[in-house]
Amino acid sequence: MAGVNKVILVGNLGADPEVKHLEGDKVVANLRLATTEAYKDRNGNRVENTEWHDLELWDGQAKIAEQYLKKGMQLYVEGKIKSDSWQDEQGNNRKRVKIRVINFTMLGGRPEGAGSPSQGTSAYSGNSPKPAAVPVMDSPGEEDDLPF
Amino acid sequence: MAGVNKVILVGNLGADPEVKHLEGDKVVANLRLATTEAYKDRNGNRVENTEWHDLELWDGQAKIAEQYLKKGMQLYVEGKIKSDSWQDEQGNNRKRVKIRVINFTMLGGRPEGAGSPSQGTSAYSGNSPKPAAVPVMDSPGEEDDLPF
Amino acid sequence: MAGVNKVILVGNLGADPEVKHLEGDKVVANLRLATTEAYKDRNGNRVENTEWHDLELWDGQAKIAEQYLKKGMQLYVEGKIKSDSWQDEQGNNRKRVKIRVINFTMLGGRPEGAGSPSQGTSAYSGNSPKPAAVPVMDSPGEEDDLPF
Amino acid sequence: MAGVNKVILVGNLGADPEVKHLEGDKVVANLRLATTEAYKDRNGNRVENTEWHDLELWDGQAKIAEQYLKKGMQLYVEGKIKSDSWQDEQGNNRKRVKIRVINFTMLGGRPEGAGSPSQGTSAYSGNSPKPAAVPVMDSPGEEDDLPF
DNA sequence: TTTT
DNA sequence: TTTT
Repeated sequence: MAGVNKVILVGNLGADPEVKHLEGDKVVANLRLATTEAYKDRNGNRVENTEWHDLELWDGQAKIAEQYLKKGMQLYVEGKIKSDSWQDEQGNNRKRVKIRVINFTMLGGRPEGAGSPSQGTSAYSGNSPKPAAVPVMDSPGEEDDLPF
Repeated sequence: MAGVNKVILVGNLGADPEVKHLEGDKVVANLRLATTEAYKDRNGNRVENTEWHDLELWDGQAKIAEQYLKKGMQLYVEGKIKSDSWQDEQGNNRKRVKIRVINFTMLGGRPEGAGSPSQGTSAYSGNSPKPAAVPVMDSPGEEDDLPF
Repeated sequence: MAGVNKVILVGNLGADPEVKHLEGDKVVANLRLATTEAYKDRNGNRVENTEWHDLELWDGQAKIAEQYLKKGMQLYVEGKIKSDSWQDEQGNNRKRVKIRVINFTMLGGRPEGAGSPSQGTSAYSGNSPKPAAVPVMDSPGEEDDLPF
Repeated sequence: MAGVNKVILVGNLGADPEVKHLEGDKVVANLRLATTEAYKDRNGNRVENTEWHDLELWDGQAKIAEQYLKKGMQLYVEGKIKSDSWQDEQGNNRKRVKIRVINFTMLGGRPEGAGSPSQGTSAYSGNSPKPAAVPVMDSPGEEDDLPF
């Protein structure tokens, strides 16, 4: 029976995208996204808890990621859980979980950028030219061309 | 900054819950949930793809799971991704991803059960007495008492 | 900046679909879906609260709705909020909110149907032949053909 | 049977919150949130479509809204659809749909604010002191105290 | 108007 | 009425 496997994340990129251009025009981008929750423990102390997610984007989305996404940016991500299973050298069953991104959008990104130089570093300064103009990318069909 | 880490699943249980009663009244239940997607590949053949999810429920929810959930049942689940990291005996970094359940509800479960015997097996026949009456369980606060 | 407008519902149909075949092969189906939440008030009394939603499906989804959906069935629905605004005869601004369905799947629907007669009524008995086999319908692109 | 009624929005506030302090310490805040989707029509022209949502927050969340939210800010919102029904003076059945907010978080909010003056206007400049530090507010239980 |  |  048809099921539902949906993930919704809002978090920040821990690094620039890692992009691989494969044969046959395929492109894959891998992202590390941190989602942080803050709460008070029973003693009233503020606790922060960060979860790191491995995201995988393909083709059109991967190209957008390569072009616009930078370490530190805040993203909204919708995707699904996908796991790879294999046996390691010791013969142990191994499993790795990734989020296959269905669509995403950049958040915040107040560009105004008066006087914001293009630093040598790739870290996101919130001042890149119009990153927020990248629309949500929906994966089925339309994902293969850049949306502008 | 506050983030969002949300998972929404609709799928079927691959087995009865595994429940552990810990010291100090803590209870934990582990579930295996299958979400299946069906689509047609480029040749028009129907393909089915099943993803297995490890769910973890605590305390009040774990008790409800223990009492009502059976292999085969269809569930709606809302939760968040949580990973455990450790080093294995070979010193490799290992990571395991689970879904910490925030709330869930049983789906379908047409009880009427005309002629449905209580089989010796624990597999869900769709005829158990009123499973669908279990409400969505929200985890914060109210999760520790059975909701009926 | 690209936004997110997402609705996720699990509920029951209050009536059979109302389907209109428009010129140019367009088809639209309107559904009424009830989502019920149950909770205990401060006196410990069980309270039920039902919200009725107006759903709108187009083309391929509308045809599937016409063919398979029946009053009483339980659905998972994903969509977005869409409002129509107009002026009524008195010149008042009026607004109506609908859920534009992006995809849906039938839930439960234990087909086995031992002894379930095909009643003259259209109300769902939970015994119709394999409704649960209808996959989630995604709207972009593939929505115009029946998925089997 | 327990249902699901969930709304997830990412959008911008069209105005400052409207807050009412009621008797008995109750507080309610009303927000107008715009979610915009952009797509290309069949002629390849970029089209923008904005949906306006009426949000309602209570008590602790309302106080946070009153204190921190400003016109123009970008929010992530989770809530549920709630409708009020009544008869107008002409005896017509009327219905109004609101989003009852369950939790929300402010997005973006590049605080650093080099050279950003505190303008007399209340419009969000993206430079207010650390708005992004406000965590997601969950409504059940903990909602009545400010979370810091 | 559904469902429990 | 927001945002780009």
